[in-house]
Amino acid sequence: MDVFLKTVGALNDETRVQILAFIAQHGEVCVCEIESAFNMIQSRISRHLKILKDAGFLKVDRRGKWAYYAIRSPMDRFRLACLEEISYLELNLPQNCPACKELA
Amino acid sequence: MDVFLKTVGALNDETRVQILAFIAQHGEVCVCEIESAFNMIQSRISRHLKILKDAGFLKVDRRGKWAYYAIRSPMDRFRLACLEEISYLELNLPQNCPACKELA
DNA sequence: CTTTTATATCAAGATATATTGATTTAAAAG
DNA sequence: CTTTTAAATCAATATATCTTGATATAAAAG
Repeated sequence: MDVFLKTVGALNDETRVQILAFIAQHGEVCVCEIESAFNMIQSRISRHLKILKDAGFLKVDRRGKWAYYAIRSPMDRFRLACLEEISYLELNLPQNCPACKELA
Repeated sequence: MDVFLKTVGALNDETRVQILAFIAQHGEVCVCEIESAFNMIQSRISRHLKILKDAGFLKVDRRGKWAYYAIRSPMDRFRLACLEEISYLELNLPQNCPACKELA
């Protein structure tokens, strides 16, 4: 039950659903890219990424100063079904910031 | 997005997951059955049933004084996947109260 | 018509979660 | 070694959700 609640709880927030969709669309992204694309302060993004990671949706790879987040793989059936459902949502996702992308 | 958040939000509560599993197991049940099986006060059960119904998981059929809740059918792919995932959880569901069942 | 019963709704307090700004950590640059 | 930068964590406040007890509604029984 705890794992299930943590999984659905992670999806029960508009910002996190958008972040998840953004990462699913862009592949591996660093925290600063999400921060600038969503125009949200760093601690807020960081917290949401941690929740998504702890819920089994994301993996993180730290290289140098940067932390790169990506969709975790392999993923179980239920979480995949959640991601698929999110992919059907018509979200107005922000564009990835090219300047930041080059820096990374 | 709103519909998605309402759907996962409805699942983001241990009591509601248990009620949903209970109804999936027993078929059509009335509020008083859930109330006595879970030993929770009526307003609490009623509120959770409303949330599950509004999220598209349950339907209600009022006959006389009673309100009978059951899994909604047909159900879309994502909600079915959620119900399936819940069916895999090892929950200690309460037994249906036979006395109350006869009354109904 | 009045009382009882099943259910829904409301108001208040308790609990959980989200946001912000400040601080901490650790790697890279100067 | 000191400063800068990316990211994580913490503390305080704001917001949302849950629980309870009281009240409202509506059908059935007396």
